[in-house]
This record gives sequence, structure tokens and C-alpha cells, in this order.
Amino acid sequence: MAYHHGDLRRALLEATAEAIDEHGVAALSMRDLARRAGVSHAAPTHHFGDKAGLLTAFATEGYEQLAAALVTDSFLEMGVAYVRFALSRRAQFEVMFRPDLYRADDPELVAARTRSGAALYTGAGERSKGQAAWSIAHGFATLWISGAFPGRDQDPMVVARSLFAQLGQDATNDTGAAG
Amino acid sequence: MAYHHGDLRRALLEATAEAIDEHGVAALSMRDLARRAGVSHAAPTHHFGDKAGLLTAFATEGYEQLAAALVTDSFLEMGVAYVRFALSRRAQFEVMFRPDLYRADDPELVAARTRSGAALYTGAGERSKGQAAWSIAHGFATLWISGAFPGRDQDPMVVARSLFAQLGQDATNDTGAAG
DNA sequence: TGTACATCAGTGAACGCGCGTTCACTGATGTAC
DNA sequence: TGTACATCAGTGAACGCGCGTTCACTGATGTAC
Repeated sequence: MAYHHGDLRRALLEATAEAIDEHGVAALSMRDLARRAGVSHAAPTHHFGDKAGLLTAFATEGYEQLAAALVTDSFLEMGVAYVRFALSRRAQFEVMFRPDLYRADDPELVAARTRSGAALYTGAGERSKGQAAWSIAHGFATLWISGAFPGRDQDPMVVARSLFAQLGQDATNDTGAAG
Repeated sequence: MAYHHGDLRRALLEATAEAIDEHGVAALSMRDLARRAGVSHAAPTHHFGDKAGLLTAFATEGYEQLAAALVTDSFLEMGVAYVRFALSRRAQFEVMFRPDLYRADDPELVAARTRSGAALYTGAGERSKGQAAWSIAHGFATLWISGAFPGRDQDPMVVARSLFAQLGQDATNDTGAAG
């Protein structure tokens, strides 16, 4: 490996996801990330300023990806997409909802978060229906990840759909049909 | 303060909730708990064996309290009680759903968790309706705590009730009326 | 009421560890001429 | 094509810190007689 890494920033963000998936966000350390990326232990700080800076970038990336993932054809599919995002990008999902870990007032972070919030509300007709859907999606994903939810042998996406179906389908008429 | 504390175990569990509420579970340390309880830094280990032991006891207590809180008159009230528990005992709620922090196979812990799980399912008629309710309650509580949910000026318990109302009320007939 | 003794709760010094951050540095790269 | 130089990425030694855990200990308590 050359003196110049090439795209160390990218590599460090990927190492962050890996490390959190393996050992949890509590055990995340800058030095471990450096090891994973094969650079000296001070290199991550050089790139992100400090640990909070790294996690701010990590969460920002997560909100951007979530906003993109939430662009779907129907309200129901948006919920499904939310759950899919949470389960496939667990590390990012966890950090995003732990604002104590990063700089929650960072402009880029705020912009990305606002964007995914807007996507979430555009799909819902009634306000409280949108909130209920968000709560179901978020709650199911969180419970599933923590292992507290029963039926771990089933396909989580199938279970998620069955939960969304419990939301009164007659309350609004701008939602897509159940899949 | 005498050489013998009196009820150091209790004091340490209360200090745990306090410390987590203030600085998050990531910053929790045995030494800090000792400081809060006014004892030497080795005393907590003397009582709980190690840090995982302390958190196992803490989570067990949480599951017991949750099981007790879930005994209500109606399905809807059970959801409300779940949210109330989560918001009023944040530290415990957080630790309970992070099994990587404690010994998840501890017999007492497992028994308490099973008891609260049973309470949760007894109230729900249809299986997937119970899961949807649990997901809504858990998701709403989690989002509210993280600060991601809008409408922070409102009373969270009122918002929670409006979300439960979104669940189709005609699907079962053994649920209580909305309050 | 007094004494002996076992038990238990909590002490405090010591250990080794991994951490985040700093700082002067060095090697690589790109651009100007 | 060659050289000089500015810029930037990453290095590696050093710092001080708080942590979890260990261990031989001491002070308090309760019980037996």
C-alpha cells in the first residue's frame, strides 16, 4: 500500500460500518478504524478532526441514503423501504438515531436529515397516519435488530408487510395497494 | 456514612439509571457509580461481580417492572403503559433492548423477560395485531427519546394514543374502547 | 451483660490496557516554468 | 524533458487519562455461649 491511500475517507467510513456491525458502537475506536484501513492510528483524526466528526459524516451519509431509499411508488412501499434500510445498514441506522454521538447541528447533517424527513411525510396523507407508519417501521426494525421480536426464522420483510397491513387502509385514498 | 452502606445494591442500581440518563450508556462506568453512591471504586464489583453483572441485574429489574406495568384493562391501555414505561424509565428501557451489554442467558433475566413478553401477547387478539401494536409503541417511544419525532411540544402520551387509534379497530372485538 | 469468633461489606493501592489527541516530521503529488 | 517548489496525506512517538479488575486488608455486624 502506497503512502497515499487513494480514498482513505471512503475506506474509513466503510470500516466504521464494519466495526459497529461486529462489536457495537460502544466499542468503536479511531485506532481500530485505522487498523482496519491499514493506516497509522492518527490518520482518521487527520481526516475527520475528531471522533465526533467521523460519526457526523457517517450519520450524514446514512440520512442521504435513507432519503434516496424512501423514494417509492406507494406509502406501503416506503415503509418497507425504511425497514429494508434499517436491516441492511444497521450500523448507520443505529448511529443516525443516537444524536449524542455526533454533532447534531452540523449543516450538512441537518440538511440530509431534513431531506429524509420530508420524504417520509410526503408519502403519508393524514399526519397521524404517517406517524403511525413511521413508528411501526422504526419499532419493528429496532425490535428485530435487538432480537426481541419473535419469529426470527421468518423473512423480516414479509413480517413487516403484515404489520403495515394492520393500519386502517380506508382512512386515506392516496396510499398504494398492499403488495 | 458508616462503613456498611445499608443497601448498596439498591443505591448502585439507582445510580446506574441516573448516570445513563445523564451521560448515556456508553459513558457508564463502575467507578462513576461508586462515586455517586459514595463508596470506594471497587465496591460495585464486589456486589455484582463485574460490569456485565451489574447491567444484567439492571435489565432484569427493568423487565420485572415492565411486566407489572403491562397489566391493564384493555389492549390500548397496554400500549399506552408501554410508552409510559419507556419514557419514564429511559435508562432501563435502553439497556433492556441492548442485550450485547449484559448476560442475556442469565436465568433470572430470561424469566423476567419471558414474563413481560407473555403480558404483551395476552392482551393482543390476533397475532399480527399484537405485533403491530408493540412495534408502534416501541417505535414511537424510541423515536421520541432520540428527538427525531416532530411535535416535541405536545404531550407524548396524547400523541401515542392518536397513533394506536390508527390500528384498525374492527379487526378484533376483544380490545378495549379508545380512551 | 460480656466475650470470642465467624462472616460479610467495603477499602485502597496497584496492575496493565486502550483510548483520543497533539505535534513535529516525511513522503508523495501536482503544477509552474 | 527536467527542475523547483508548494501542498497535502499520512507517520510515529509521546502525552495524560479513566477504565475494569485483582487482592490482601480492615472495620462492622451478628450469633453462640
